[in-house]
Amino acid sequence: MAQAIRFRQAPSPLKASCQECSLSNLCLPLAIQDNDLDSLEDIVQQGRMYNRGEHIFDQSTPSRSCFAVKSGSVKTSIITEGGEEQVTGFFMPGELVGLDSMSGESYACTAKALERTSVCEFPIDKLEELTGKLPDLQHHMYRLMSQEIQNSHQLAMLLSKNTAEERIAALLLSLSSRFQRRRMSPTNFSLPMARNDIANFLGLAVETVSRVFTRFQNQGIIRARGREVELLDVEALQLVTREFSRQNCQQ
Amino acid sequence: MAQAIRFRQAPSPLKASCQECSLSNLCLPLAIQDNDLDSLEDIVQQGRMYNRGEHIFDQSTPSRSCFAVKSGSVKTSIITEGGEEQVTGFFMPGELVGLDSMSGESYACTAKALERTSVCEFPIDKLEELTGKLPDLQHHMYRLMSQEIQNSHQLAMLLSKNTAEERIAALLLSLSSRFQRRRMSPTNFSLPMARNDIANFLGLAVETVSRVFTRFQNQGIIRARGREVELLDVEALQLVTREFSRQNCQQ
DNA sequence: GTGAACGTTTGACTTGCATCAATTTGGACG
DNA sequence: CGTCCAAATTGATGCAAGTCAAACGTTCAC
Repeated sequence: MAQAIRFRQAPSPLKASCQECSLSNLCLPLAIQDNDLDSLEDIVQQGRMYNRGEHIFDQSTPSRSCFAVKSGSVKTSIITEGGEEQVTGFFMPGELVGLDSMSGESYACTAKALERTSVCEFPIDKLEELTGKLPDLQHHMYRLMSQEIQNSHQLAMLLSKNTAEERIAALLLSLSSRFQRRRMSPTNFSLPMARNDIANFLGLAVETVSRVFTRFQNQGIIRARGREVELLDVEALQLVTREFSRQNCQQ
Repeated sequence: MAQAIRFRQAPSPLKASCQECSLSNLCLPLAIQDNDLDSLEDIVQQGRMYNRGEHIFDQSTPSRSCFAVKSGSVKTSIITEGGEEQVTGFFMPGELVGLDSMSGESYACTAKALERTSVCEFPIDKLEELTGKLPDLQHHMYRLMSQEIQNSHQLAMLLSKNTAEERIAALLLSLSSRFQRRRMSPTNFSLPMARNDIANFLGLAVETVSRVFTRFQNQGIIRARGREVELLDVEALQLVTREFSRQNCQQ
């Protein structure tokens, strides 16, 4: 299907076709008028495919681009001097990776493909130049970065105030709504990341993640077999994430 | 001193003079050419003074501006549905508050003056318009927002991986370097925030914060009397923050 | 197919920090 | 100057989640 389109349009291999992309309503094109799409297509580069585990960019190397996930999924993480890893985010198709590295010098994190993944690449300097000309695009960039800050604050909140169960419920619900945005099942999906990554992201031990999954399963809230997950009772999950906010409401 | 300048220049009361501001090398003006300073001054409004505890803006109200701290200090926090508060940041003179609310709709957090505080106000729509015209300013905005994301990731990291001592040492060092940037003593300053705010920010109980302060004091690393703090052994503090990254280095 | 390497799960034990409770300090104000 | 209330400290106790250890599943190379 994607191939059929490629043959019909026959674009240069390095140039992406935002017009034809099924993610255009989630990605940068959503911000701009159809007749400005050309200028976005002028700067975007069709990135290559990455296999599971391959790095898209590395922390501390010169930052040149940010990336939109086209298919597959990506995790970002920062590494401390001591070699500790902290997962800072998971990115799914339509989402933009590398907004924390727009300061121009070097990448603030490492981005790694969690599965076979393709991306579109936006060179930062050209993107900046273009946003100077297209106010709507600029507005959208501010919006995305703003949102990234908010997400990160939410994460900080989750990490500092919530129990293991609350954190995991929140992650499952976040993934669910992101699958839904892409018109996929919000209750039946396969986790792109390993338990280890979940644990790291949520500031937990792997063992704890595993235990919570089985606890949820025993309560009939989810069904999990490896990375395949089914949310059986979304309301119960939502209840878990909010529970902590009420004062000691027993039972 | 500030008054003398105000009388000499006699600007309109609502217009700030970035030219004369002692923070211009920390704040937005640092990004732009002298001859473009006028256009920045055209949009900036001299905000009023806020007393301790006053709100500069409130979460969920329509967001119109972001603010540069001129004097005093500000804390930002988000409130959950359940009424829980999570402190998301502390802002000192020269720093920009509200970058997480550039999405345009409404403020993502509440900003509160920690002491008697004055700010400069930048209306978001005018700022966006201006950044479209001044590439250097736009670049700087991206840079600031990018950095805000990085800070927030660092915080998440601190919250998920570090002990109480490590978190507090990191905060003290962060404050120290921010005082130094303003050419104030990096070892002898007074905390703008209460223990409670520190605890909330770092995801700890107040009691734990208090205990760590006394422990540090007994070890001769700091001297603290109320909000007055003296860092007696900066290297020891740096050691504390890094300690966790080495594998079980006993002692 | 077989083994090696890795990811996941489960159990037993330990611990850092929260929680509860009580006291002390300090600032605001009549 | 004493009163009042909020902030800070200190001590005693309990628990959620980390750590250690071992078994089990899955993937992949050869």
